Amino acid sequence: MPELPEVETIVTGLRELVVGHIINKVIIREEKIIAFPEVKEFEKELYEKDIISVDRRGKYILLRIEGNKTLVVHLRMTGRLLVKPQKLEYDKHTHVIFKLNNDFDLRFHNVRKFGRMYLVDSGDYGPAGGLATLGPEPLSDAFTLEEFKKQLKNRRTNIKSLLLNQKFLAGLGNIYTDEALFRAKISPYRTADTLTENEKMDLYTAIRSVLKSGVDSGGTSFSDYLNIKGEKGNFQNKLKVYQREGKKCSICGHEIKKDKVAGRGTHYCSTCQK
DNA sequence: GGCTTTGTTTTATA
DNA sequence: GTATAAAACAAAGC
Repeated sequence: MPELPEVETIVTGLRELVVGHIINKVIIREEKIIAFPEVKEFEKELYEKDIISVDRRGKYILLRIEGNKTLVVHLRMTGRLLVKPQKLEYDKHTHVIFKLNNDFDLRFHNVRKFGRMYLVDSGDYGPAGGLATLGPEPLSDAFTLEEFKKQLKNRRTNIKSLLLNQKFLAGLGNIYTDEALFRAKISPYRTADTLTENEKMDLYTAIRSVLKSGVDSGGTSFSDYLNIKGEKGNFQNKLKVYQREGKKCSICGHEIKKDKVAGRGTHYCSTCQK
């Protein structure tokens, strides 16, 4: 699933391939993808506009468009952004096409149609889903161990659901949450208030390092994820617990378990993670 | 055709 | 208002 490292990889690709180009035309084949504003206005506002730069916030992609607009894209589970030659025909899961002034398209491909796009005034993120209420960026300088500890104060919910909560911390999804907890040797069943000082530090370090490794590997291509050029990432080969149910733990050799925690498939080693 | 998948929102409750 | 947990929702693949 596109989580922070996958989205970061896509943003890097967008900077290389679409920044500096003009959107000649927008083709919308599935209107429900456009969440804001109305489809007609969305098309009109983007017509013949320059793509100035691209940023990431959590799992949101922010394309800065000429005229102080930001095109916000959220891929949810199976969304892809792909750059394809205009002459290549659309497949049935290509729902939105931005025709650029260089014989290429930026195409939004989404098997399950859960992804959404929003075109807002830059800085006015209220209409763009949860973008306005995201927690800290885990890889930013502002996100320090002290800050993380402060956030954990007075939280009593289980650590798995807290890490998945985008208002608590932006960018972790099911894959990197399970991987971070494994690296920190913390059980997903633990509640936030039971973590020791050392465990908080280990978790902080694990979150940052697993996300950095994910970015360095170009993301995890377990099922649908591809980068903007249609290539797979490599982090699926480095996973320690996610989708490794029944396989041996790389540290202790015991079987990796899978339970439902916080309503999500949760992979862990019950020997290593306490 | 029911089950599974996950990211996010909604709802209910304390 | 806030924290939490559970349920709902999106839709397609198998």
